[in-house]
Amino acid sequence: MTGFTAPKGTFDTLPPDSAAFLAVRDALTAPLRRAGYGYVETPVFEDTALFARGVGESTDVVSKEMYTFTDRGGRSLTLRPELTAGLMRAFIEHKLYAGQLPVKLYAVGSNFRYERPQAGRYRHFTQVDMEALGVDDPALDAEVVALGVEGFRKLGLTNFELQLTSLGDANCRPQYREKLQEFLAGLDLDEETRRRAAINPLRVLDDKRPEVAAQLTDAPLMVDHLCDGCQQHYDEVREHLRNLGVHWIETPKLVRGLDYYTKTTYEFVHNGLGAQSAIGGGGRYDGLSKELGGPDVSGIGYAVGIDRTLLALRAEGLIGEPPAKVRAFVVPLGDEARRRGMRLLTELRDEDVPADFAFGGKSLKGAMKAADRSGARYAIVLGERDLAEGTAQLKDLTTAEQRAVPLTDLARTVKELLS
RNA sequence: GUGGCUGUAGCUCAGUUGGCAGAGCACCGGGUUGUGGUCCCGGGUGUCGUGGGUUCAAAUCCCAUCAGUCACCCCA
Repeated sequence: MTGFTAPKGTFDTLPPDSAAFLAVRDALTAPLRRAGYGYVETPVFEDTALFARGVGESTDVVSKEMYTFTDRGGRSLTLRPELTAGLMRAFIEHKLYAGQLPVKLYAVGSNFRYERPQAGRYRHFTQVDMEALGVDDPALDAEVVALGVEGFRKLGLTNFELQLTSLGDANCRPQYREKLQEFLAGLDLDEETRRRAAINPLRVLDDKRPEVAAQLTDAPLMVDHLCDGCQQHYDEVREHLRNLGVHWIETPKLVRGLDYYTKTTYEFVHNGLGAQSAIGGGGRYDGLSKELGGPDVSGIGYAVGIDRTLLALRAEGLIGEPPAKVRAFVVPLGDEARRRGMRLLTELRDEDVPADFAFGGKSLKGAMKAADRSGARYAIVLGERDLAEGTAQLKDLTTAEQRAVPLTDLARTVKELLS
């Protein structure tokens, strides 16, 4: 077998299922457009160092999951493992911070991580990413979180929850981190976990293995060690969320795998997906802009997985039949009719009537079958007899009623019938 | 990266103690040359994931490998 297949951990999205993909993408971005977020397109690859510094050297994403390569000019480039770093790079490079703040941006696109594939986890996946940059205002945190919830709600999802916590900032996290490390040092952990505790102790809190989780019940929590500023910020965020009617679950052990998060941190978790249950997640990041050579401004945003959201919709039985591709279908009989029929096809499309044609020299029976399967409401049968009279047979495929219509009026007639 | 399970037609799957590759659905053609959905007739569309091994004989047993899947890890 020498045939090609999609690379490991990747998949194709084909019609008719791809219609649901587009619908999800549009539903998740519509709330952003209504809230004044502007679309950004950035390269699929960036300087490797951008991710190393932006996402964090200690993260799994950077240390073992990146698709990195050297181009012919000797540059080290990496296929983006997430969208935030590229968005921040563009924000800084084009000095968007010099204008009115916050700068509200969103992006949609492919991401790549070299991971072991699993349900809901792929090496190529698509995210919607949004960022509100340059302002540190709890009300903005609330807007961002609420927009994420709205996207899922508009799709009809109900079996998901918003998990929320605060990760503190440069004032309080270092002390807490030390306290946590002391606590972890007293536990019975395997070597791999010990190493994780040394590099990023917060990550250990998230461990799902029962023998580890059991030891963590009395672990010190970041939310109990917030400095006054972070505490006030978190209180205000929650007050705004209550005001907006957004429900959340306090999740003090929630940790994000990317290093840049501070203060408000959250995840959208769906309950019908198995292990890969996060359909979206994000938070505030105080130091990212500065870390990447920009001004010392804060930002907040989230990323939502389109593929996982699609799985969530499927889990809730919310994916219906895709709409018909065309509304009219032209069936020609004979060579002269084929030529006139092709022009008719163009006339229909010029009237904004999605239309298709019986290609492939099908028999009348086969052509009618094709018309039926296309989902079209109307079939237009065009034979020599009709042609001689300057008409075509317009057949309503739902009622089987058929009548002759002058060819010159046909496209307009179909358009009117459909409107 | 670690561990478990699974790979047979486009899809869902059956295939007995090793003995000529099957079903349903889908698809294609036809039912006297101008009408679809229902019905009838016909058609298998396949490197049994791949490569080795055992055997007179392998979809079936063994090894390797690739892929999928589930959990860990990680995360969207």
